[in-house]
Amino acid sequence: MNLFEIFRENIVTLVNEMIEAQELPEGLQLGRINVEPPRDAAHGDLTTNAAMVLAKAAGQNPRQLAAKIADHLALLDTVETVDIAGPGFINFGLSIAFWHGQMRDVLEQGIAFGDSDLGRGRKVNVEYVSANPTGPLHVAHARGAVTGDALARLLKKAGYEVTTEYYINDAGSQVDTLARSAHLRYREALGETIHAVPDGLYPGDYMMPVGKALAERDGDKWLHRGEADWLAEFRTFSVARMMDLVREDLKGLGIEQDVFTSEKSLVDAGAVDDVLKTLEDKGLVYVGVLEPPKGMKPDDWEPRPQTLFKATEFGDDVDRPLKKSDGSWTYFTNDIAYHLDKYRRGFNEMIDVFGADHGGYVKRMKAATTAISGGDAELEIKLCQMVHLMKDGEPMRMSKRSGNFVTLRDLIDEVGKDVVRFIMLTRKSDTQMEFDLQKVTEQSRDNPVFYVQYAHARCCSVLRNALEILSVDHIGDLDLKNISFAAIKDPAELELIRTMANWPRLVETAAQAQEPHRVAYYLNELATHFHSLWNKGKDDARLRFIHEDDRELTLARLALIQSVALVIASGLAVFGVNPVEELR
RNA sequence: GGUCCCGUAGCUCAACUGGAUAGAGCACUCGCCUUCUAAGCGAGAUGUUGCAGGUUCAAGUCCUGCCGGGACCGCCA
Repeated sequence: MNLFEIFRENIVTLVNEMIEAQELPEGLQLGRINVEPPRDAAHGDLTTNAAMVLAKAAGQNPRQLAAKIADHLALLDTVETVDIAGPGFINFGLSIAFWHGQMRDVLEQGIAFGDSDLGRGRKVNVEYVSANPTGPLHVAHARGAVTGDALARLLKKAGYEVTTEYYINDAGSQVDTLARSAHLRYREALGETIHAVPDGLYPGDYMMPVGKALAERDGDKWLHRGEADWLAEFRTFSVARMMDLVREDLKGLGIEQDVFTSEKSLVDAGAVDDVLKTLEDKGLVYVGVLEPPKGMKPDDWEPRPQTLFKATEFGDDVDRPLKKSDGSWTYFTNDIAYHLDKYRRGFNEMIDVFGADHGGYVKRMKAATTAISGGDAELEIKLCQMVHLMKDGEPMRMSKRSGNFVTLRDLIDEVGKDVVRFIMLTRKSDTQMEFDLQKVTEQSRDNPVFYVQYAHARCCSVLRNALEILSVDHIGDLDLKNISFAAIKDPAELELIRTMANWPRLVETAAQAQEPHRVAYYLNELATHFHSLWNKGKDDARLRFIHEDDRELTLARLALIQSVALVIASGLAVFGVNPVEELR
């Protein structure tokens, strides 16, 4: 439980006591009471809206009620100051001893500081990337990959039992195209000259090793046979190779998902028949004719009876087709089967991370999930907007035609994994963002990755110097968590501790909102407070961390530094970014 | 035409799910290096939160309608 929750409970308790003492009427809605950090630090350490949300039902003026609550609040040991402000905010300040206790918590818990039981171990499935297995990952996949992965880590930290998952779309027509592309390269490997890759096949060089491997394994066995003979074999082989590429690319980003589910395996196992029966039993499948989309006139539109899912019963705008005109199932149908599979594996909460181009798919998928689970499962879909790659302020074209920077691997090679991860998480995922390749590798205030990493490196630098001066080999030997922190009392130091103490709450609010980008802003703020304190040591030598003539002060300061480094590392861990100990 | 996302300082973006005087960074001006990493710090200016209504003690946040940008719109995935 974070410290704001603790004080919220304290206030609820004392309001209940006031009700018992008949200072307040019964039947008040105490759930609306909250305790937050005030927007302006000058307002104190904590603030509560209790008086304002209770005033109306209590039949009292908010400020007068605030004064009464404040009187009770002031009796708590940890509360030093209480003020009433504005329309009835109760602002209060906590004792230095309390903040020292927070710092001790950081040192005791280490990277685990901020772990929460908010999720109470509930199972959540986070599915992300799920790119077609037809080639290496493209830069366009980066944001979804990083967002999904950070979201999963964030939810884990917040106490959910998270499974990360990749859905392999290996049952559609595009994997047949992949197989044909492989066959072309297979012929090439056997000596045939390929002048140009025909339209409709995948032209990338990455298909050449696939063809070569098939030639080496099977010789000319498939060379003069019809497509029907080799298609399935080539498809299976190529998909496996492509997934190897994908996994390698993901690993380059520090991502290793727990489960890879094959669409084809699901289909082969009868999952689609199964889901169709489930929907039919609920009376949600019928054959009907859809209206053409309004305002648009598709050239080849003709009214046609289709097998439809009653998506409109669950909030979608139109009913959605389950069967193609050739009798095979649509992607949507298979995807419903997949979500039913996830549900049956025990996931009542699922999160899908999609690209913005799948926005039109959200309603139907949520509708379907509600339908198959009888409302028991909840699906959240996070849409990731486009990232505009820039260089020197100029937009970069990412199309395959222009030939530059198409793969995720290229991007990682250019700026590094940690930079890609951090920068992708500095913006809310459903807003478009710019990614300037120049800026993100600069070592300046303008580059948040550097700025945060530098704060951590500075902490490590101080600790290294201190160990030398104190003639100690290992930081653990100093037993920092059991020393006195009495020397930590400068306002800038306490501000730093307050910021650290806010981390557990931030984890919870970010997890609830499913918005990992908030961690980036938090880390930036923490780094700012640290850099600021560092520089105060220039104006005021007493604020420097190491004092050779004062061991007790030095140790207390080292404890502060160490806890800052730990909280930064704890935050970076949510992003899957390694904290660096040195910048060179 | 419909659905979804977005619209906040000159620029890039926050705003803890309805709270106080809407905040950071960049850019601009001015200070700070015999110092634990100046790769940094401090000070200063900037707003009709796209527009118009509504809901209430309180709206950037919720509701309605417009305006502007983006994504998508039966048998691709």
